[in-house]
Amino acid sequence: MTGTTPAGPSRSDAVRNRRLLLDAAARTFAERGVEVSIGEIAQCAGVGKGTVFRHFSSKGELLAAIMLGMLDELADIGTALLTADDPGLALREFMAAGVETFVKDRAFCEVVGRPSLQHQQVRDAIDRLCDVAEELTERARRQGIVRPDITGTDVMLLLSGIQHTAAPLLTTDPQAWRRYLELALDGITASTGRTLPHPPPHHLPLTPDQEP
Amino acid sequence: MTGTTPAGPSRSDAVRNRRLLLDAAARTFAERGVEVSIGEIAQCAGVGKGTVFRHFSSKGELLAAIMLGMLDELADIGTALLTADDPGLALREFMAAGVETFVKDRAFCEVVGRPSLQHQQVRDAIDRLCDVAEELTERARRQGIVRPDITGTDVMLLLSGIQHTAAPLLTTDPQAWRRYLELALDGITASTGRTLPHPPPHHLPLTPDQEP
Amino acid sequence: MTGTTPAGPSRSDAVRNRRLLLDAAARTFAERGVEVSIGEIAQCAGVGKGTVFRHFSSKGELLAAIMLGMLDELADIGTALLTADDPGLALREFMAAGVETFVKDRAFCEVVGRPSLQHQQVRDAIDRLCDVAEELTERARRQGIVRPDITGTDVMLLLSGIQHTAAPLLTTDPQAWRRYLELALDGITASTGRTLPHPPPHHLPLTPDQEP
Amino acid sequence: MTGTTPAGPSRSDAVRNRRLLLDAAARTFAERGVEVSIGEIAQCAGVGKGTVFRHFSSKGELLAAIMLGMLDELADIGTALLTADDPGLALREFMAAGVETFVKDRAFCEVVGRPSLQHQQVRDAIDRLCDVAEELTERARRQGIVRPDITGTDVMLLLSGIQHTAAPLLTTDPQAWRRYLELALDGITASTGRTLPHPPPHHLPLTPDQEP
DNA sequence: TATGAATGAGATTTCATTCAT
DNA sequence: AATGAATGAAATCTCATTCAT
Repeated sequence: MTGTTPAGPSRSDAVRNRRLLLDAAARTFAERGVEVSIGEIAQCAGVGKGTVFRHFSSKGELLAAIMLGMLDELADIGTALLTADDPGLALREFMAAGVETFVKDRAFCEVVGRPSLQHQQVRDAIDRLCDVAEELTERARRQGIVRPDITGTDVMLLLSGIQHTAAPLLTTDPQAWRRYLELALDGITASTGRTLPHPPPHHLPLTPDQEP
Repeated sequence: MTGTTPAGPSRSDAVRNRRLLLDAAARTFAERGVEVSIGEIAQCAGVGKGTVFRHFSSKGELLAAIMLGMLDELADIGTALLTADDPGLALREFMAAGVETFVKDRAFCEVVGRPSLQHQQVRDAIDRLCDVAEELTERARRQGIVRPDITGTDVMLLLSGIQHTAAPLLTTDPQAWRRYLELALDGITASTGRTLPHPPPHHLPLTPDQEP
Repeated sequence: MTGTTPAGPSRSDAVRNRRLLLDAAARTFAERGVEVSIGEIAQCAGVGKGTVFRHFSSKGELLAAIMLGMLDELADIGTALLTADDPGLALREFMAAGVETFVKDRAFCEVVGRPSLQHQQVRDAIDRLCDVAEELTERARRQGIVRPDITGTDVMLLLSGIQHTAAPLLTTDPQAWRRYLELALDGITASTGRTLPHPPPHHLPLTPDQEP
Repeated sequence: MTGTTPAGPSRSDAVRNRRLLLDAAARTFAERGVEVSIGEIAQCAGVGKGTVFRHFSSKGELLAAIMLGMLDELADIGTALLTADDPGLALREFMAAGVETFVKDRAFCEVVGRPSLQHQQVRDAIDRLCDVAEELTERARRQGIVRPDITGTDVMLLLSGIQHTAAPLLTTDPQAWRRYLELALDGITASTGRTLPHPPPHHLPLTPDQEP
């Protein structure tokens, strides 16, 4: 378990509504991105607008709660793969899980792909995820399965890149991302003797949002 | 010249204003994405808001005009490269130009990366660009420089993917996309005997926007 | 005892909650005025919001209950002073107590200073208080300590006026009202031969609130 | 002329609307205080809500504009009275004008009576007004017309205090404030040999609003 | 033709009050 | 009887678009 799960409400109707709300918000954010209005999420959950704000003090908090859940889930998958036998396969599976997370969620793309993020908690969760990616990459690198100059940050960045490569095909070919994941894996594999022309990144620069 | 130039206004001050407007909009959309307000673009162009709507019937039309220009410019670059001696180098140069177009323009990423596009003209321009990409890829494929199952559509999709891979690094390392372009080129190169696990796309499915 | 004490609840925990609630509301209204939310008062009392509405049918009723208590307390002080030896000192002490009540309670200022008041009970309590003020003033007047044309209503009005005079100094000089009380006492004293240019008020015109 | 008049719009319809808006806002704020909604002001002016925000970037700016106008008007009156022959009469007239300003405007009472104020411009205008009050008081003091320990700040504070004294009589006796102004003038007059029991204030402590 | 003023739908958020548990 | 979850009206503010000047 990587993240922390806040307590949440205890009364049964509140628990049920919170669940409905999170589900509705997750679904709506996933399909239409961060721009969906709170009103729509409320309607989709079958509750009043006020109920959303009872459970989450602002739209940003609701969004952050959902993003946190997804980031921690992914970090947990990566952590589990750290003990897999085949580091190459582990990295592939981690990346597959990561790309799929992006592919299935527009809001995730919009929030996580952005270098400036309001929420410290979300930045922290991304950092945790980056650490896991770094470890998985390190193990694959040591076995010569990926080029020596590929970093965990490269891997993290590629998740988003692969999703965006396949994005226009999403409705006609929802699995197309697998093709570009494979292409990327070929790309980071050590087979060619050439070195990459640009130095590798060593961390994701995550800074608080500036007010525009 | 690949695209068509619509008639436009004839009075000289109108011509000048249209030019000012397109420049200002291009600059503003590039820096801040499609979210910039018409008011800001007008101010940036030094004209009134009404003038924007005299030249372009809606914000979407203005945006489309800018996108059309960029798409055609890129298609022209690709067309010129069709007569280059080295097909591999030509493809690389086309991709570099393409990724750079994305990297330098937030609105371009937001509009062109979408699978559903309102404007027939923009869809047509993308189709033309895809044709050019297809020819460039075909030439490289025939020389064995890229895998046999890589299509021009793959190449087009990768442009956006590479930009998005590097996007979070943009402010700290504006040239990082070159690294991921190289990685992608390695990926589409025929060096490994393996075949990709998912069939190649043969066109971009561009459909009109649904009302959200 | 001047006012009437409504029956209230009989179960012991309900009695205790009513007490907690009145205390918390008194404290909170005093510090922050009538704008404080019911939620905050409930939290401050350590009870649920529903409990507030079980004891008081609306926010206005709760507020009125508190105001009633304070008005009656002040009337009791005045009544006690009716039997004091020195009518001038008695009046001064009554006014000091009155101004201090205003000074220490933002909600009291906001409610009692209004010419239009929703609650008949509050209007009645103000009337009772005015009667006491009238008697105290009458005694002082008879002794020549205050001008002949100063009425109890004048005295009542001055309480609020003195508090408001000192209000902007409250945080930097919490006792400043004593200065302006003294000034007012000098003003209502008979020393100058001049008569006031405007006829004295003989009652406070308290009318029910209009719907805004 | 004490304050500065910002340029404002030049087109005739905009000028007219701005005038309508300022008038409507002044009237509405005066009658019902700062709580009136922008929607109501807009309706009262016969314009759309958006028009309010075109002219004033926020509700606070609109309010400030009106307050500034009133404060400067009052300061101008005071400045003119500095050259009057009779310092005592000048002070009386200044105070009468000041109290009347308060009496006629609920918002003015709510804004100016508060020690913490958001707008630097409004604080500055109050400071300017205090300076004028100080000079007028100084002149009266030198002639022995007011007690030696009465300051301009006292005078400023009394304006609000006198208004609040008369406030409950406003509907039944709109001129009642004149009675309490006279009482206050008697109070600050040097006739009694006694000194006030609390030191005089030497400035109004105006601090920026804290977020509550 | 150019301008920028006016519009009003829609977004987020607060809070008194009602009601299921 | 007590709780606090749910509600929805209302407030401020933004912005694409229309229209008077």
